[in-house]
Amino acid sequence: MDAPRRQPTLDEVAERAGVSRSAASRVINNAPHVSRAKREAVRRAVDDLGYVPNATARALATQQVGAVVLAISGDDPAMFADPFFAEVVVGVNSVLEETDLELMLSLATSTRGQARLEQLLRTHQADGVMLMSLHGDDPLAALADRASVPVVFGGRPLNFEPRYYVDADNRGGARLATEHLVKAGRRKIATITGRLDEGAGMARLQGFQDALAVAGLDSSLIDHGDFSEDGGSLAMSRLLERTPDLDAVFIASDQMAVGALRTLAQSGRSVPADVAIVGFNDLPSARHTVPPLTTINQPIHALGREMARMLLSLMSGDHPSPLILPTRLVLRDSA
Amino acid sequence: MDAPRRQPTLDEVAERAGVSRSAASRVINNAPHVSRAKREAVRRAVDDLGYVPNATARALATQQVGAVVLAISGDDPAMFADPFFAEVVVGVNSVLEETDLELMLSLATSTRGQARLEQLLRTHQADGVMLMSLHGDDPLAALADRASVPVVFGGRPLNFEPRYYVDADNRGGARLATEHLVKAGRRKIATITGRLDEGAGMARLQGFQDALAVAGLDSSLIDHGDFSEDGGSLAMSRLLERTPDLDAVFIASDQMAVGALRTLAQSGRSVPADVAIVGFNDLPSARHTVPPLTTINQPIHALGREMARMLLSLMSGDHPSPLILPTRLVLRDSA
DNA sequence: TTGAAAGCGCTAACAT
DNA sequence: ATGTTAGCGCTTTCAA
Repeated sequence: MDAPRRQPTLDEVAERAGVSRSAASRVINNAPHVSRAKREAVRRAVDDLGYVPNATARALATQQVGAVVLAISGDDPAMFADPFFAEVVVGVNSVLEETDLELMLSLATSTRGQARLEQLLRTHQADGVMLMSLHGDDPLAALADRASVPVVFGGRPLNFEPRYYVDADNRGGARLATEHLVKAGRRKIATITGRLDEGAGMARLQGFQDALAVAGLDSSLIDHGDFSEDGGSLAMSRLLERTPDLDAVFIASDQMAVGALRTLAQSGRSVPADVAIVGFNDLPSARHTVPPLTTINQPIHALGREMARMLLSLMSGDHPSPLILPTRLVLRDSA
Repeated sequence: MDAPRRQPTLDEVAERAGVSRSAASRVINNAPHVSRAKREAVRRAVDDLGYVPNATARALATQQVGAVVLAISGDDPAMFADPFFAEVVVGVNSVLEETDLELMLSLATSTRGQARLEQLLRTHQADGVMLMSLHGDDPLAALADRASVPVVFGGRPLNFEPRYYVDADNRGGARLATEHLVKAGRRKIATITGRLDEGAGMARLQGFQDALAVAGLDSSLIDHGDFSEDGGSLAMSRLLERTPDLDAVFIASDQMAVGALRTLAQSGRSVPADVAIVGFNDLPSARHTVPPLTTINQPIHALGREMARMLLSLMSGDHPSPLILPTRLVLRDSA
């Protein structure tokens, strides 16, 4: 917007340095077969002219875009506000930072967004894709899995096992949480689930049922939230109405647990004396609820990091194995 | 990864349709000067072949990348975990979605990240940049403001007035908050500031001082947080130690307010009876603290949206005016 | 309305 | 070690 002066081109650098364009190109990509003298001449010319390679031209010539995309599928743009994603992004960024790849973000939450993502998948606008939080049995899953660019899934969609994915051990974590409740002597254990059209939501419900089946306890005390705070609060009310004497709840996300805690307090019940609570995610805020929340830690940052690593590996021609990241129980005061 | 079949090129489409490449190109960009017959022939060929234009080639020819970047500067990658940014992203996305522009995310939080952002600014790897949360007097500010691609600032950095920015009325909001405290009859009013090396942090402190100066009250009860929950908690402790009889605190972010509320409860003080609290940001969680937090609402989604709009306007050759978005007091129970 | 041809700026295979 | 040459796939004058 200031000086409308064009960026210098490689040819200009070559001319200035008194060498051929290919020599200049070699120097810039530090390829071999260039004499010391020319090498330095080119370097000087680059500095003098302030030359920077044109990324687009390079991309066209090499057939490599130099960018990967993190796509969040879903039906609600606001979903991205979940702190979960922010941490995934930070994890992804931490490994991309070591490379020359840029990160594109695709919030495929509207019809238009979905269409753009599909197109992106087909047009090689990026060298690789990380795809998260597919809902229902989104046709995108199959499409992505056989796209012409490498795709890594974050979490497993329902009814579909992608070739390359990294997921947290949601089922194991839920089981851990529920077992803890059982061991503590609780007998009327309920659960508030997340969205059951998501792999994670369903897996956590299954883990809950696994544990109760083993313990020989009733596992039909179920209500549904949507991972949000208000959803948790509402679900807790319904549960309390149906089963006033429940003595524990496994809640599939910390946000919902915060809501449930609120409802429990309003109903005059004390936690954990009357009702024990275990959440899921171990968000920073879980530390500061009243009482502090016992929850399942899920390595979110690592999830992002490993997705990016797996994508890199795929892009370099390897065939990495799917990864399931461990979850663990974090004991605080609510159970 | 499945069929290694190349995407069809424009030439192939043209051949199939029995027209020249330029005719095909015109059809695809729905340019005029193509007969109805040819137009349809090309359309058919496109469908048959599943042709999709190669974005990179187009970018090279048009000198337009088709992507803009949202850059978050700073010294800590984890900073992005602030829910604030997620909402900005959603706002930005909402307007980009209507265009054909992709969004790149640049977390310029390490030295390496900063360097990459600078490079990106110079190499025209994107058609425009939105730059947020510059700390201190980051040299990036001046650099960006005269970069060869359009740049919109989100918030104003310290000591530097960018040409194009959108900001929230932080100073006005802080003043509103403090005035509310004054009107409520409070007389020993303290503040917990955010980072003072950020424009927003400083502006909120000034607003606080503005209000107290007008009211003729002491405005030296100041302690510093870093916008984080723990920072708020610590600052509150120090404040209480120094001035046990303070009767109100304006706190420059809701996260810090949550921490302060905790400290206040531990010290046996009741809110708002003993100490009135006003926060800033109006995060969703402010609704659910105990007591619910009176705070300053800042239109974060709109901030993102307007940044994107301004950038678009700039990219189309206009010279939009800077924008300051209004903030407003949200009354709940803490003051 | 149509098509030929000249780029956009870079890389890479090939010949020297 | 070095330079020549032919692309990468699209847009866009320009002349017909």
